[in-house]
Amino acid sequence: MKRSNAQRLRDALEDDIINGRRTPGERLDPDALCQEFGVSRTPVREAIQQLVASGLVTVVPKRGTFVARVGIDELIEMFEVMAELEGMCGRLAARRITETELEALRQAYERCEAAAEAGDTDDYYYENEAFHDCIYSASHNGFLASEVRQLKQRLKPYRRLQLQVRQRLTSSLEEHREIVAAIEAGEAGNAEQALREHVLIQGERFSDFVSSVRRFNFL
Amino acid sequence: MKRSNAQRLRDALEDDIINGRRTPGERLDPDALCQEFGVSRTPVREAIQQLVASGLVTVVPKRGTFVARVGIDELIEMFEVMAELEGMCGRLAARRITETELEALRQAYERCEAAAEAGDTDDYYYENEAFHDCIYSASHNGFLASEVRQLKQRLKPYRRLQLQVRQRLTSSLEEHREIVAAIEAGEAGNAEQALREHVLIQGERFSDFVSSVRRFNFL
DNA sequence: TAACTTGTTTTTGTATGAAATGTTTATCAG
DNA sequence: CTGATAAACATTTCATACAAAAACAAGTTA
Repeated sequence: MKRSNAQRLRDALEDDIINGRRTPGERLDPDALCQEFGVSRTPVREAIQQLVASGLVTVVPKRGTFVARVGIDELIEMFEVMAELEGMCGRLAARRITETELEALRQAYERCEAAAEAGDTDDYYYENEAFHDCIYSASHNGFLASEVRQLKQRLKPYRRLQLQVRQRLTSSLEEHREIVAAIEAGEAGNAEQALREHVLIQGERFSDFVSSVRRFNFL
Repeated sequence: MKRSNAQRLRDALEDDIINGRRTPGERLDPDALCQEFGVSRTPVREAIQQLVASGLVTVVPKRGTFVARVGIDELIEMFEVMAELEGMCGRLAARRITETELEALRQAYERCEAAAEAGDTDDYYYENEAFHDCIYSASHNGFLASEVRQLKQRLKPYRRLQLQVRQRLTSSLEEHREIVAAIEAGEAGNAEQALREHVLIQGERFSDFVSSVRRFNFL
């Protein structure tokens, strides 16, 4: 299937934003994008509208369009919701996970372990993502899973600043272990709580971090 | 502030869909909309895209665009998430509500009561909405509040079929009473549970209802 | 200096035609 | 009647042109 220009543009911009090649607050000049991608204003407009809908971009009327800059308080609010939804995924997964899904989860955990032992934070970031994704799927609530993924997407531009906190990596892995144990045992309440705290801690560490170093121009 | 044609169109369509003037599965013909609103294809396209983003409309490529028809299983999934989020609002509200907000909540409850005594289901529907909205605001998590509102919006086309269940109205009111009591007392856990169940019951009643009368062409 | 005016530039919203792409329908051979 | 093929049709996507609204800049006046 062939993707339209607008789609490709949307994906490219999304990728740029998520991976920090375009930082929050940065201006997106429509005309520049037209030239850059060799298309007319229509598809650019469309792509931008989609990004606005997903919360990654904001347009200030008659001033211009910018990569969304999420304030620290809203960021905390978002983490609060993220924690709740992840916790819910854990609770449901503990009840509903299948044997094959459980096996996949164990393997994802082991890959996290390997990355942690190797001290490869980039790889850990990636495997961590896969680990959580296993849990989303195992919740057997597709709507929930897609909402969580979208919210995670929206938080990603700010995630680069995480996990760099000292010792966070090993304790994160330990939390993963507990989460797997709770889900394996079918302990819904424990799984929910473990996951919720796992995310909340990230949020807290995160806000500690950013409030200590506010020199980043985009916060 | 002056709203654009696309905006007005979007609002009009949204209103039509939410209030059942356009039922799920119904076709939306772009050309017809152009004529109906006396505008060109561009703003129509834009409005439709926004509605797609909010989940109220789906476009099947090269087949046409339709009012979103949410399957019964996805509907249940959405209720599951709705219950969780409302519960979360209740939990936070129990901790964070201010005195004036609490007063507003009590008054909202009383208006529900009045509508219930009068047996006016339309009015109850409206006041019920206001009641829940008080709780969203009182959670003091603006992001959470807006997400819940959006999800509720998305469920609205199917809500017409609710609360018509016998006796649901009085038990709903009783549940409201418990919710207010828990929030007043600052009992976060109780508020969360009461609200979650309040919503889940709606969901269950709802799915009971629709699975008994599947003659509705849009389910 | 501050406010006001005016002219210019940007941004936004809209219309419209044309090309690309996929779907449906009609036709016809087997 | 069945299935393939082609013609007709619908839709989606895109480019381009134009108009209106707001921001901006500069010069003017009080």
